[in-house]
Amino acid sequence: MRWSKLFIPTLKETPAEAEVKSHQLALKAGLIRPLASGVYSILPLGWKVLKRIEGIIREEMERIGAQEFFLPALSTRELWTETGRWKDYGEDMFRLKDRKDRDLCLAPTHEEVITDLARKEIRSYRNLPQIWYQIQMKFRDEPRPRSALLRAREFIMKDSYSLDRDEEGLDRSYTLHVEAYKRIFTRCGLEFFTVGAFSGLMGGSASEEFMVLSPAGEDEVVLCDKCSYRANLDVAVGVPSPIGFEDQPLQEVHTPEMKRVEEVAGFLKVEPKQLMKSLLYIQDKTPIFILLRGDHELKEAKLTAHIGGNLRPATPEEVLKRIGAEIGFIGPVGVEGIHIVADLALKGEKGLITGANRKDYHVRGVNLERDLYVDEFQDLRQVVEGDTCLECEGRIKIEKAIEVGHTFKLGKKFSKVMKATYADEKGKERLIVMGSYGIGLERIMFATIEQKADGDGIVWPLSIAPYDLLILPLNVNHSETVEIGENLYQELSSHYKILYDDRDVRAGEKFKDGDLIGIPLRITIGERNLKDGNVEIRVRSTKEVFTVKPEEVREKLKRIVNSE
RNA sequence: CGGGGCGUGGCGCAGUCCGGUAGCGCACCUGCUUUGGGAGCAGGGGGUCAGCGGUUCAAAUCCGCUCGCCCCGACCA
Repeated sequence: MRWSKLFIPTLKETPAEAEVKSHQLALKAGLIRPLASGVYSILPLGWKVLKRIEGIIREEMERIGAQEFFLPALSTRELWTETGRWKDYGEDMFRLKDRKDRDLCLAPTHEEVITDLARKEIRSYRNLPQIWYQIQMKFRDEPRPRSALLRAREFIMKDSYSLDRDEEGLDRSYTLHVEAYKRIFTRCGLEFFTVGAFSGLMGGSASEEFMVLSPAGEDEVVLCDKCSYRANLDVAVGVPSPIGFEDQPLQEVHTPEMKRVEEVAGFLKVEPKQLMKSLLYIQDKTPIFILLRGDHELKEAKLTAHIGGNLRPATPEEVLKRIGAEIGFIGPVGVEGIHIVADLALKGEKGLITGANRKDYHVRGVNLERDLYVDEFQDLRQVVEGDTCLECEGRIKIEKAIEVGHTFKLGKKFSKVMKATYADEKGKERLIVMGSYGIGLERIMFATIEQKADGDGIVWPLSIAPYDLLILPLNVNHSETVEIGENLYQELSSHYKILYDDRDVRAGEKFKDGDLIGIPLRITIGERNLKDGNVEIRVRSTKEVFTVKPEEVREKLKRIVNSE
């Protein structure tokens, strides 16, 4: 295509609204434009990239036998009420009414729709297994959209659903997906890894996230610097730095107005890790006492995983009412009738300091075994940088990452509540066992920008670039330049997607724009090289330059592409 | 939902504290010169200063309300 005929609105200056690199470059390179918070128009160049990503995903899905559907974006209240998610999804769901005042939503995901199809159409074990997928828009009224397409309110997702007879079948479908996903992200040119994850609202057993390291990411992942241990911070485990204080008798100490761990530690001239944090949580009106080391933080996702949902911190009033002391001075010693859950790091520890359940007093010398009864020890703490790896001797690091894909074993969660069954060989009715697998297309695009871009702009890998080759005649008023440019354009167009920059603008502008939009290969035709009968080939990613005769271009390009 | 920042030609910003009728750079249009990394000179067009209300002789500027956008947190298949 000729650049002069295309709509590629590049920007010279960075819009103030964009902070992260991918967001800035997507705007500057003319890939997207904002319409509202979390809502973007995708312009032709951006759409070409997404379609190429989509093509790779489609090929890999078809390869594992998946079948593509086109499913409704509008969904009825009844369907979502069946699984309880009409309520559970809360404000994240876009809701609307039709002219008959019937409640509808814009689907944020499609488990319900798929399960409904399955229960209506799947009768026998002979119909299984199935893998059904779609590549469509999803709608979520995110509380906080950010970084343009990294977290938008409408976005394109490839989601697939596996339907199997039993857990073994699910294992097979799940493995097929994990392998397909690895091929997809590899073909897209991303450096990625998988981590164990939290299943959240989806329920189910196994869950893995496909992550791309990036400071723009919203997820935090834990990595061991020696072995291959990797996990989402929500579920990560590590070995904390050891403590081991001397056993002492219990003793109250006056700590006027000292509430926070740092305040108490500073006042008593001890390290924060000698303190024991006492938190009161409420689960469905029942209080639960949580104990952690003073230098550790509670990971609520872990607490939820161990003792169930509907958790919240108690209000100051509730604390006073249940414990009889103010926040900051509460402790487990002498407390009765409340379930106490302590973090594993506290097991067997002694000589600790915690609240005395009396205003302005703490107790020191607390011995977990001697002075209180802990109902259960669980891993509740958030892993911190510097912990020792559980698998080896390595040190734990925490990095930001973009989640580009997620796989879940749903099991029978949806088939059970929606009664999606099949008849087995003996005619017995059984529940379909399901899995759910998502990929965010815009996130692949943005993660690629984050991971590959340099100071001059975007660097697309050949597999997803909007064009493979940029032909750049520097001076379109120079007849020999134009002649050679047009010839190359003709000659190479059967092998490459070509962007031909026929604009009558200055050379500098063409170079800057070309680098910005990140076309992998460039042929520059300028009078300087033409004097010796040469043109120039440049590789965007490495900035390597090759000076060749026009008739050698084809062969040289082939060699460059093959070596990539 | 809590905290912070911002809203002035298409883009980036100054002007706001201390009220006096809107300016700079880029982009755009015309002409001439220029042509290998976002050119030079000359001329020109374009702004209800987010919106509504108030104070004042006078409001981009002061006061009140509303809306929008971004960032941090909470939250999130």
